[in-house]
Amino acid sequence: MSVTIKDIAKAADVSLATVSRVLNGSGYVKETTREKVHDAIKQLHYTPSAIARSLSTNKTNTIGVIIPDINNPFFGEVIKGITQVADEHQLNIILCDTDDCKEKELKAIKLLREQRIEGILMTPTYGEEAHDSAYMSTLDNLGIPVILMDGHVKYANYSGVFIDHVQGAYDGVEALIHAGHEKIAIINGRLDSRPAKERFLGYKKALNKYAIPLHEQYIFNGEYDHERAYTMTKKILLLEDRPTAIFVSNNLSMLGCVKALNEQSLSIPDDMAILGFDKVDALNIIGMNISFINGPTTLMGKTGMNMLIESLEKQKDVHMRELKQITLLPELHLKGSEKKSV
Amino acid sequence: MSVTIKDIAKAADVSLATVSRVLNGSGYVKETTREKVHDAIKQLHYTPSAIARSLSTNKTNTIGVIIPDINNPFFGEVIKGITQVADEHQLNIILCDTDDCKEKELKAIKLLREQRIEGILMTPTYGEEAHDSAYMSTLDNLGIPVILMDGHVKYANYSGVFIDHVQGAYDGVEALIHAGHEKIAIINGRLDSRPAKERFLGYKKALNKYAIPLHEQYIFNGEYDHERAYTMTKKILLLEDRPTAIFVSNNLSMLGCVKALNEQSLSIPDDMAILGFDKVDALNIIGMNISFINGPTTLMGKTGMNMLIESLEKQKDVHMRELKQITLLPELHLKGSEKKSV
DNA sequence: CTGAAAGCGCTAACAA
DNA sequence: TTGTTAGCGCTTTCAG
Repeated sequence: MSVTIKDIAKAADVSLATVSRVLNGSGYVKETTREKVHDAIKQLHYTPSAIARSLSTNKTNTIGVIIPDINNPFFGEVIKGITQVADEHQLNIILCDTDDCKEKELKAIKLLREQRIEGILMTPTYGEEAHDSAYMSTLDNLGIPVILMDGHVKYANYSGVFIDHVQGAYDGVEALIHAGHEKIAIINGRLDSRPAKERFLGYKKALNKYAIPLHEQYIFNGEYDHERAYTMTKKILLLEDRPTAIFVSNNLSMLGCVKALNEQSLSIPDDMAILGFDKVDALNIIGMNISFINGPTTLMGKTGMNMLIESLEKQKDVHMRELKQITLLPELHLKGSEKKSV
Repeated sequence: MSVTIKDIAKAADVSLATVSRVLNGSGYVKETTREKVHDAIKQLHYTPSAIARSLSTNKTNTIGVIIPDINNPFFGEVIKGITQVADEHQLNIILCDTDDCKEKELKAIKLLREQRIEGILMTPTYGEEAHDSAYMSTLDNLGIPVILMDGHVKYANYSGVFIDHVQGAYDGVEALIHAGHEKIAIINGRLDSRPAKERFLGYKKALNKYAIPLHEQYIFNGEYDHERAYTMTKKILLLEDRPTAIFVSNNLSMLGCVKALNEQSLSIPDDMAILGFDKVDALNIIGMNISFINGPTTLMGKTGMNMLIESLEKQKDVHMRELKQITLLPELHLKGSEKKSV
């Protein structure tokens, strides 16, 4: 079917081994021979088969990346970071989107194993209850390096890059407090997800630090999506002792919150101060000036990829599993919306 | 290194062929034998090697997807459509992001060829000037089916799914006209890209149909990004004979335009009617009610994938290249912003 | 500097 | 119903 190294050998009147040598730049090849081979390659439109090469060398130079949702700009940026480093190291990546669904995640892992990828970089499905023993067992028996990116896998310690959601949330809420807020509501995700749990913790720590009591009616845990955030915001606006600020702990939720405020023509921050976690580019660009805590997305991707490359190399030397965890600090971007109206 | 079919054969005390048979469900295998083999597979945590299988069968069941920017939600949706169909047909996909850069695109094609993918689904780099003869030649010599998705490759006819930007723009602008607008500005991309050219054409056709003269000062062609759109919008707002509506022909541009309007506290549509091409989810959700023409993204992905699968099958039968082009119509979503203030 | 040949893990005739 | 064997395209000793 397609042209092979054999055809090239024939055309250039050399042996297979010689063609292979010029292809890989390995071993000695006379200059004129090299040229003959190159000519044949051009002539015949030859492209080496990564498949055959992989089988022969037992290396694929490919790593698997598993993330919950490509369409979330957060992960879009993470991917940019990953591919950047991968490109520099001539590593191919196979990208798998799990739709935040455990079954798809397991399927992806299976696929990647079949493809004989050399390592995995992943953000596991968020819900921790999803991590049963079968799940953990596949992860443990992978036999290749796994680097986590900001996800949480119950009962296990894996190497990875993590974001300090606690500190991020703390810093943000503290900024609200410094600006004079005391009645601060929170719209949060499910507490069995690491990010939601930690962000909530940061919120509580900040309030606690400044001796502000926690009001149950200001706390809204749920799912990270805009519909719920919309409903929650409307409830918040109806509270008797209405908060002066809302900490919206997720980018998707932010949209629902802003929608609710818009509907009642409440302006940010004059009628309600808003602090977000993870940025919403569109809202920033159009000038809504919502203050937000921003996870280091691209950096996380780069760091994760570098860690993976490192453990790929280590793997050769010794036969041990090393645990390494790097924590990245989110940045606080104050855009004026943390302020309290005067 | 990793466990192979041979280990399984040994463990189950059968031949390689038998293991292969139970793996593929091909040929006859006695029930008890099958079980023995399955047991061995479980025991040894065996995962078949797609690499070896591909080499042997000369099939990879993998197709390449090349798009300019994963982070653009437009393509995010396209990808969802593609993967959905691919999943149904058990096809793997290798996703390549070109950053809208010709070099990366060529590199991606090379990579995919090496991986022996069976077909390509792509949105080529937009700028047509990028399509020189070398580029065209690699595309032509691919030897596998290529399906285009809404891109334009100069001087060549490829099969693909296309969006009728002309009609989409026409419908949208017509809606503005019906609502009473005559002074309609356009913020557009580079005219050497197919979408920009066609959207511009639709704009002109609509004006022409209703005998509205074209005003040069209302026409802003440039690049599809929010900074330029911002600048353009500010210029539009300074025009002596200020338009009453703006057709913003791209989702990125929309952000810059809205920013400029916000800065001057101009409300949509009372102070300025706005029509967009391609939706901006965030703005919709928060309730900005911008009217827009929406390209059928997911549908395009699905259709493209289906076309590719079809030509993959056809390829076996006869040895001919069939040209097939499907055009999808964008939908007009009127959200009130097409109206003229009273 | 170059060639011959074994082998990577699997499939697919062909025999048995 | 099962086993034997010849490749798939390439790399890599080991000889020459």
